[in-house]
Order: sequence, then structure tokens, then C-alpha cells
Amino acid sequence: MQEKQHLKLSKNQALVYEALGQAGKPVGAYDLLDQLKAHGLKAPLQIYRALESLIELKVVHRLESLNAWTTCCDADHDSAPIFVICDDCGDVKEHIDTDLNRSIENISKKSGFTAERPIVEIHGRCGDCSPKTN
Amino acid sequence: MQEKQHLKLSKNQALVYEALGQAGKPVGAYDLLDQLKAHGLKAPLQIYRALESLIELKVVHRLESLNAWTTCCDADHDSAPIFVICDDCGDVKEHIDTDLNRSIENISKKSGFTAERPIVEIHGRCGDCSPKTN
DNA sequence: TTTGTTAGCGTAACTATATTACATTTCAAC
DNA sequence: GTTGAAATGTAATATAGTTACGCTAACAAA
Repeated sequence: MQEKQHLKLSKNQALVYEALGQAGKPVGAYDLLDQLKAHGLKAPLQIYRALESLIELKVVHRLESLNAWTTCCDADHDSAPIFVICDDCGDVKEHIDTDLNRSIENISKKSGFTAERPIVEIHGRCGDCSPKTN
Repeated sequence: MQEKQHLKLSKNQALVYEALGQAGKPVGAYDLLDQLKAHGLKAPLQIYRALESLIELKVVHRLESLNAWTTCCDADHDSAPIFVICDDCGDVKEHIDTDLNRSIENISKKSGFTAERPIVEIHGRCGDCSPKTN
């Protein structure tokens, strides 16, 4: 997160970004709103607008399968972020995987498709929440 | 779709499955409801219940990034379905890709994770809707 | 044949998530 | 200090999904 410190964010953007950072895991827009009511925010739109800007700045991702947002790791954003989501403990990790990105490129090429926003969200169980062998 | 013909579906399940099949593309729950009002369906829950069953039967997928559902191709379901979505014309294609599935397996193994529900939805432009060069 | 179990159905109310519309403010660039 | 772009504030509305409750049909075990 360090190199993101010198981001120039507006008030609402900063509030939302910090809240997400402190959570350390994906948070829903209305949860953010609840938290930030203490700071004067009142309406969903204020949250959604901030999130939109933060996504454009590439410092936040939306998790489509969770309806939630999270700060993103520092890795380069030429390649697709891959989210690994434990459905048990809720832990979410962001990965970058060259092989997987190559596969996406291959699939695209084969079908004449241009990938602009690849979404990869892998649900399952993390090592600590061993599956089946509960 | 042929080998799916001998599925034994309940009334509502059949209605929803047919509506999805005829659409030939992902459809939202409330759109399905609107269509099926002509057949007597009245409440969202009727749709959601049918969709849930159809997903368990592995004949329908949910597209997380579209809040929509679609019938699935006949391919084996040991591997993750990959959806390629044209944001211009709305066309959606389902693919199976062994390489990509292997990548997912590798990422999982490395981190001691067990992938149970991998979601891959690639947004972009299809060949017909050439990108940028509009 | 009755009893228990399971899957499916019907309806209403409600919760959660996201967007539209419109008016105002802030602030850097000129 | 005016202008234009980005950000903000507020209300209303739209879209998506769930909870709660009760009923019915199918079918198998007793």
C-alpha cells in the first residue's frame, strides 16, 4: 500500500479508501455507508461515486460475486487480478498469475475477442478451513 | 441441449428453463418473471427457486457480473465454465479451457486452497464489435 | 391406510444493492 | 475573478434477492 500514499484523493474518496484499507477484506457499499455515517456521509451515492473513482485510479477492485469492494495489492495491473475467496472464513487473497492470464489471452485470440475486463473469482476453502475433512 | 431433453423438471422449473433456452443469452430474474407472468407466475421467489434447482441440476449457470442466468452448454462440468461476454452486443459464449483450469488448480495448490466454484467471466468486445477501431 | 418425509408451490412482506435526477460547491487554470 | 471540471449533497426510484409462513402432491415406511 505504501506507494499509494501519495494519491491525491478527495474527502469522500479518502474516507472510503481508508475504510476499505482498514477492513483488510471486501466490504459492501452499504456497510461502508454505515461506517462512514460517523464522518458525515449520508447517501449510497456518495459511496458509489467514491468507489467508482477509486476503481478508475486502480486502487480498488469490485468483487462481482460478493457485491463488495476491496483495496488492491500493488502488483501491476496489466494482467487480470485473481481473487481466491474462502467461503468459510471469508478470507480473500488477490493473486497475479501469468499462466492464467496467458490462457485468457489465448481464449480471446482464438475467438477474435478482445478481453478488456477479465473477472476471476475462485470460491472454495482456504488451507485453514480444510474442506470436507472438518 | 439434446441430451438434456429427458430431464424431469417441475412445472416452474420447465417454464424457466425453456424461457432461458429460447432467449439464447443471459436473462435476469425479473425479466424471466415478466415473461412468465403470462404463464401464471407471480412472485420473484418462484423464479429464484426454479433457478436454484436448475443450477443444482447443472443445466443453468449464473453470471455473477451480469446478475443474470443462462442455460449451459453440454460440456463436462468437471472443469470451470468460462464466459466470454461482449459488452457491446451482449453476446455471451461459454468455453471450456483445459489450460485455464490447470492454472486455477495450480494457484489453489500453491496456497493450500481448494477451489469449489471458480468464476471466470471475461468482459470485452467480440470480433464483430471490433474494439477501439469503432 | 395412515403416517411421515420430501420436494415443490403460492403469497406477502421485506431487505439489499445500485441508479437517476437535479441542484450546489470546490478548486485549480486561465 | 471567471470559468470549467470534478466533487459533493439530497431525494427519489429502480433493480435484485430473501425471509417467513402456510399449503399440496408424491411416495415410501409402518
